[in-house]
Amino acid sequence: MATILEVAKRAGVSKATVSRVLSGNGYVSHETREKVMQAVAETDFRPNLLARNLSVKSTQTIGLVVTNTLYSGNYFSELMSHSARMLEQQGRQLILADGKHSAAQERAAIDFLLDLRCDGIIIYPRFLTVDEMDEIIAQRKQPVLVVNRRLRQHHSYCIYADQKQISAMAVKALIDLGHRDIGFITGSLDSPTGAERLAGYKAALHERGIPLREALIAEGKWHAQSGAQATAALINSGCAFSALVASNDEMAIGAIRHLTTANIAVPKQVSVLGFDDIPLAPYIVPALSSVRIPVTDMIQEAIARLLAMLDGGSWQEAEAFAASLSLRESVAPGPFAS
Amino acid sequence: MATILEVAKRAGVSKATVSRVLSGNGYVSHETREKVMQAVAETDFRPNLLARNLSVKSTQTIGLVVTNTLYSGNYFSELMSHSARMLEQQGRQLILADGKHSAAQERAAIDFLLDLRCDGIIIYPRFLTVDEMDEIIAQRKQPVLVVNRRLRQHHSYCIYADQKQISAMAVKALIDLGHRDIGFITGSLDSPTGAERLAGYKAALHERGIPLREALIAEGKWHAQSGAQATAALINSGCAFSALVASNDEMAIGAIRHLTTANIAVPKQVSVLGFDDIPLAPYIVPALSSVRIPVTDMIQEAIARLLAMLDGGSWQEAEAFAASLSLRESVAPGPFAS
DNA sequence: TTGTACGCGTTATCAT
DNA sequence: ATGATAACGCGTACAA
Repeated sequence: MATILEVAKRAGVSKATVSRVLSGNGYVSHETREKVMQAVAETDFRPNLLARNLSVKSTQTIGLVVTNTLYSGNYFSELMSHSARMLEQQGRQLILADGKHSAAQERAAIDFLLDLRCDGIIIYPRFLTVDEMDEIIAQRKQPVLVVNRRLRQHHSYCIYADQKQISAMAVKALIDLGHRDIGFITGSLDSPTGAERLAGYKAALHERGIPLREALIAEGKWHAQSGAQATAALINSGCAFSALVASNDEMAIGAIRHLTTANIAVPKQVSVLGFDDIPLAPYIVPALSSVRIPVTDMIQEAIARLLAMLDGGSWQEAEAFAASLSLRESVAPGPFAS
Repeated sequence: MATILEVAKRAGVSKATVSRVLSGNGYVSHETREKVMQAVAETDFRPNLLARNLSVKSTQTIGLVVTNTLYSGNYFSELMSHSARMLEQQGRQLILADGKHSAAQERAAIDFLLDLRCDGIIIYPRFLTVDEMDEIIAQRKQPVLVVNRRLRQHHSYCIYADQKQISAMAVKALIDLGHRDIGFITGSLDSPTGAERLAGYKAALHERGIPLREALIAEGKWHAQSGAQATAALINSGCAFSALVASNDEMAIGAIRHLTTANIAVPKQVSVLGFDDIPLAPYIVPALSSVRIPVTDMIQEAIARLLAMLDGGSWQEAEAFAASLSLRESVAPGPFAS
C-alpha cells in the first residue's frame, strides 16, 4: 500500500504538498499539481482513513446498535434501508454493531462504536432499561439517541411511539365493530413493547366495560410459528373468539395460517389484526388488517435529530429535514394494483 | 476523552506500562497494575481504536458490500444475520457499505472499505461484471470474495450456485407432474441471476421436447407487485397455463395474490413455484412451493473461506469450520408445527 | 519490571 | 507556492 510519503518522493515534492492537492485546501501551482496527480495514479495511492480520522478527530460515521434477534425479519430491513439511505445523502457512513442478547452486550456494543470514534450512536434497545440508558447518555461525551423507548431524563435523546395507546385504539376499533370476544396474542413479555401492547389491550377492554378474561390471552414470541401456537392454545382453551389481535404481523400471519388449516374461515368469522411491522403483509394476506407502527418515522426522526446535534444545526432545521423526506412511500408499495 | 498518557501520569508510570496492563502483554508488578487500574477507572479511559488499528495495521473487521436495492426484503436479512453471527464468534466486526445503484458505486464501496483498512471484503454484486471483479481482485492486496457470481480467473475468490440448473430442475419437476403449459415470470433481466433462471426455464422445456412460447413469459422486477402485474399480463395474453414459475418468492406471492383475487383457485388449477429466498414464504402461502436457493450456504462458505485466508489457515480448516455450523436450522423454522 | 523513543499515515501550523 | 515539523493516540523494540 503506497503511502502519501511515497507519492511525495515520486513526485519530487513534500508530503504537505501532496496532502494539499488531495484535499484541495491551500495553493498549489498547476504544474506541481500535475506531477502529483501523475504520481498518485502510478502508485495506486489510496488514503488511509484510520490515519486521516485520527488526525482530524472525526470519522463521519454514525453507529447503530441492534440486537441480532431482530436481524431476521422486515423490521430490521426497514431500519437499515432507511438509515443507510438518509446517511448516504449526508456523506456519512453507517456502522452496525450487534447488541447480541443481554444488556451488558448492548452496552459493550455502544462502547465499541464509541471507541471507533463514531460521531454519534443510535440504539434500538432490547435489553437495556431506560434508567441504564439515561446513565449512559449522561456519561458519554458523544450523542447517543434511543429509539422506541421513553427516557426519564434525556427527553431530547429519545424517539418513541405510544405503543399502549396504538394497541388500545386497534382493540377499541374491533369492539366498535361489534366484537366482544377478542383474543390477544402477546409478544415476548420481557420486552417493553410487548408489555405495552398487552396493556393497551387491557385498557381498551376496561374502557369499553368488557370484562377481561385471561383465557383469551396467549403468549407469543414475535415470530410466525409462535403466533400459530398461541392460536392453537386459544382454541384449545375452549373460549370462543370472534376477533384476534396479534402483537405483530408475523404472528398474525402465523395465526391466519393456523386458522386456515384448521378449517376456520378467516375473513368471515374471525378478524385478525396485526401491527404494521411488515409493509408487505397486507398484500400477502388479505384477511389481515394492520395498524401502522411508525418504525420508519422513528428512525428517520432519530437520524435527523442526531445530525442536527452533530452539525450544530438548529432544531428547526432538523425537523424541516425530517419532514422533507418521505421515505416510506419510496419503499413500501402503494395500494396493491393487480 | 482521556488518553493513555493522562492515565499514565495519574498512575505515576509511563505510557508503555499502561499499555502493558491494558493489553495483558509483558510483565507488570502487581502493585503498579493496581495503580493503573485505578487510574483507568477514575478517568473513564477508553482506548482509541483508530490509533490502535493504525499502529497494529489490522482492524479485525470485514466489510460487506450490498446494493441498497436489496436492503428491503428477507434476502438481505438473511445475509446480515448469518454474517454477523459468524463473525461475532470470531471476535470480528462487520461493516456494511452501500453498493447503491451502479457499477462505479459498487467499486467505490469496495475502495471505501479498503481505505478503512478492513481486513477483507465480501461483495454480493449487482452491477459489476465478473471481468471487472477479476480485475479488482487482482489489483487489491486484501482479499475480496464474491458471492453469487462465477469468476473467470480467481476461482477461489467466488462462491456461486448454478442458478440455471436449479431453475431447470424446478421446471422439469412440474413437467414430470404432467404440466405442459407453464408460465414463467422472470426477474430483472439485467441481473445475471434473472437471466440464468430464465435460461433454465428454456433449457428445461427444450430438454423435454416442449416448444417454447414467448407468450408464456412475462417480465417481473423481483418484487411482489411486479409478480402480480406479470401474472395479469400472462392472463391477458390469452395463453392458458396450468402452472406458473416465478423467479423469486416475492413475485410468486404477488402472483398468487392476483390469481386469488381474480377468482382462480390456486391450489387446484395452478401450481405456483418460487425460489426459496424467503424462508417464511411457504408458511405464508400454502399454495406456494419453493426451490431451495442456498443464500445462506453461500454467505457461510464465503465467510469461512475469507477467515481462512486471513488467519492463514488451511482450506481444510475453512471447510470444517463451515460444515460445523448449521446456521440455517437455527434461523428458519422447521416444518410448520401448528 | 519499567521507561525511552520511534513508527503507524494523515492533517495542519508554521516558516520560508 | 512549498517544505519542515509537530500533533493525533497507541503499540513495541530496545535499553536500563
